[in-house]
Amino acid sequence: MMNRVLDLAILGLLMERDHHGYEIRTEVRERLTFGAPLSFGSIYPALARLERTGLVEVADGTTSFASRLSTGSLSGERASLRALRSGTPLGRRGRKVYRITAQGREAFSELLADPNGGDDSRGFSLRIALAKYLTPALRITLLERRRTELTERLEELRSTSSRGHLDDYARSVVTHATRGVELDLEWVESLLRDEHHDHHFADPAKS
Amino acid sequence: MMNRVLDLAILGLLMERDHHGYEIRTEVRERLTFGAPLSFGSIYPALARLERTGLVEVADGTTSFASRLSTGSLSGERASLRALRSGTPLGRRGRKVYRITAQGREAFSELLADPNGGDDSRGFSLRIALAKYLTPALRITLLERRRTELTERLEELRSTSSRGHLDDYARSVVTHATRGVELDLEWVESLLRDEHHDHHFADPAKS
DNA sequence: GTCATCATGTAAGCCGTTACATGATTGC
DNA sequence: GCAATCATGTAACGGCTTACATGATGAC
Repeated sequence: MMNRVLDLAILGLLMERDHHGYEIRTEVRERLTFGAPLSFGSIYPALARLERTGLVEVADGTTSFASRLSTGSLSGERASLRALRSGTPLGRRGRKVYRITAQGREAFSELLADPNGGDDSRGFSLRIALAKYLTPALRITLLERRRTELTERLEELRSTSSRGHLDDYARSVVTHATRGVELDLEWVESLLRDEHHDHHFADPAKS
Repeated sequence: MMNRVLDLAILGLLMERDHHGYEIRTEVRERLTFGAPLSFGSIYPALARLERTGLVEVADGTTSFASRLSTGSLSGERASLRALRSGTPLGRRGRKVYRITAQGREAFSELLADPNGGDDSRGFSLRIALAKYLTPALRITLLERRRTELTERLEELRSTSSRGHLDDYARSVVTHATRGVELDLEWVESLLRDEHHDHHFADPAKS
């Protein structure tokens, strides 16, 4: 019920600082590297749901200086500055700035460490993007699970490829998919090396 | 309305030869290189829908589920089973083998060439896996559209990466995503080179 | 004063999943 | 005869998209 990728992404962003809904769309794509841009039709209902269940709350106007200043767009920043100078409590009327609650932090940790969550590419990427909130042990568990899955997929792709009943185009797709999985696997293994390295040596050397 | 990836995949498989539902699950994953294995809960309803709309039909030589239900006695069914097994090479009773219709072929061509279809990675891969059914001109259109999209995504990822407000893990995700898109782009460009090469120097008629 | 952008929300619906329910075939 | 696999289907629901509806603000 709570294994939604989107909830995890939103809570993850709110762990760092307060955000309003509109901003979350960009941030999820940029900072959390979601493949496709999220639509508002999924963000606002998600925020409403998270608020109903007490995982986030609407922040007071005064606390949102930082979030208003880092909107990202030049005009938006100027607007915030002007609003601040003129003494308006909320620069842009209508903005609803959300803040994560204590309950939300707890839910976030559970969601992030959820053993049924990092299976697919999207859930895994998201969890790595938020991996600074995981303990080293949980990071390693997550990485090893992903490694196993990728290894199996690679095996599957290779056996398909060697069966030879494919035309040139279909074969090209399989070959490319194989390279993609190999790349993913190398990434996971390099992350695992980093974890073990950090664990054993205080000062990680740069390669 | 008809931009379903699954319909395209099923029709694409049936273009080559008849299949039954259970078989399609494996084939879609293996030959068409779907990332995740399809569930039966999506295949059977899809086949039923395609049959209702006349794009596929149940091939001769197999007893349909409905007709089996209307048969009277159990022993009678067993008898007919034995007859089927001795008479036909594919004696497995209960299999429903589907065949694409003329209407289905037409719908397949439209779906495959649909200019709103090859945007995402999955739809694009699928279309390339089926690219032998496309004309060279449509192949090039598809490839160029995908190239444009990947180029834009790459630009986006690079600008995110250079903005520098990311921790090590989040940065690693962006870097890896960038490599992935670069790999995709190289693939698309190599496919485009092949198309142009075939066009200028080779016999375009292929199986 | 009007247009682009910022900002929030609702409604309908698509596409697919998981879980459930049933039965046939093959191999031991 | 029993288990594993092959094979087909339904029900309920999940998570997301598109399209719609509304309005503020800033730039020109």
